[in-house]
Amino acid sequence: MSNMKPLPLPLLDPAPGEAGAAPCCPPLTERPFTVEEARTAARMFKALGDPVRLRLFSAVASHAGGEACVCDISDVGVSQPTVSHHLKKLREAGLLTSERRGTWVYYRVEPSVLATMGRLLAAT
Amino acid sequence: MSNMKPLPLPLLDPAPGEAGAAPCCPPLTERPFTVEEARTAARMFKALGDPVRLRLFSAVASHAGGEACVCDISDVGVSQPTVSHHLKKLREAGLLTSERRGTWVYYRVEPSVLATMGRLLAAT
DNA sequence: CGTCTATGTTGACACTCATCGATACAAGCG
DNA sequence: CGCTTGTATCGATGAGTGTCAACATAGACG
Repeated sequence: MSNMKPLPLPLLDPAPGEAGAAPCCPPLTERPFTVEEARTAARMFKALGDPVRLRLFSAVASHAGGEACVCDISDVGVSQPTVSHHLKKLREAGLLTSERRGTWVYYRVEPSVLATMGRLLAAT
Repeated sequence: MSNMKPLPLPLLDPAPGEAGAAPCCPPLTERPFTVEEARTAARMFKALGDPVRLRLFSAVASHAGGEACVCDISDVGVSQPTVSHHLKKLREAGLLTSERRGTWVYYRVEPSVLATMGRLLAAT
């Protein structure tokens, strides 16, 4: 409602409430996680813990050019508001970033994410 | 030594309702996940999507000998029933297995899990 | 047998979440 | 300026989840 910002992209900035993928945490097998580590890592796992979000993330991650328009990946069997909702969750978890270009919005995988999560599951 | 376990352990077998970690799914970046792949993989991510469960899993995974007694890992800031509840979730997701030996119950990481999940996040 | 310890289960509660329709916002085009 | 399309937000709702206290179960030991 009182969205009086003169700034161009009020809905797409990664600004407030979005987590950002910190280079968090040693491998899960290295030592017991601390409360803080667990909270950070669980946020990422949780974001991928929904089938629809996992399909959306996979669709973006595997898309040619490293990015995908929402229109390219919306066919996951749920309504458009629900797709938008899940993409927002993935953004808030720091897994995806978005950018509006003209009419369309493009999503890409936050670069550090795959390495960070891969490291969590690395065997010692 | 009547500890020969002639009876099946109704609470500890991975029998019904427990998922089992299938060698599921290509890397997330390879191609968009199918509905079935997403359902299977999301079940595992979801199990790790809670801070308490992540600490329990990490405690088991990092414990000397590859297994941990519940009594070794119960100090995660929640009540004993809650610990038991979360361990059950991790079992049902196929991430942990349990075995009673005498008074104590020991948990270990399902061997294939780390490799399977690591593969999901492998970069191409 | 009885009792103690370790762990799992039940039932209840508050809370979160996935989903949708309706609506708002953004950009291009006539 | 309206019209159209793409995407985000709002509000409601039903399903799911984390948590605990109380209770149940299993083994060890006397």
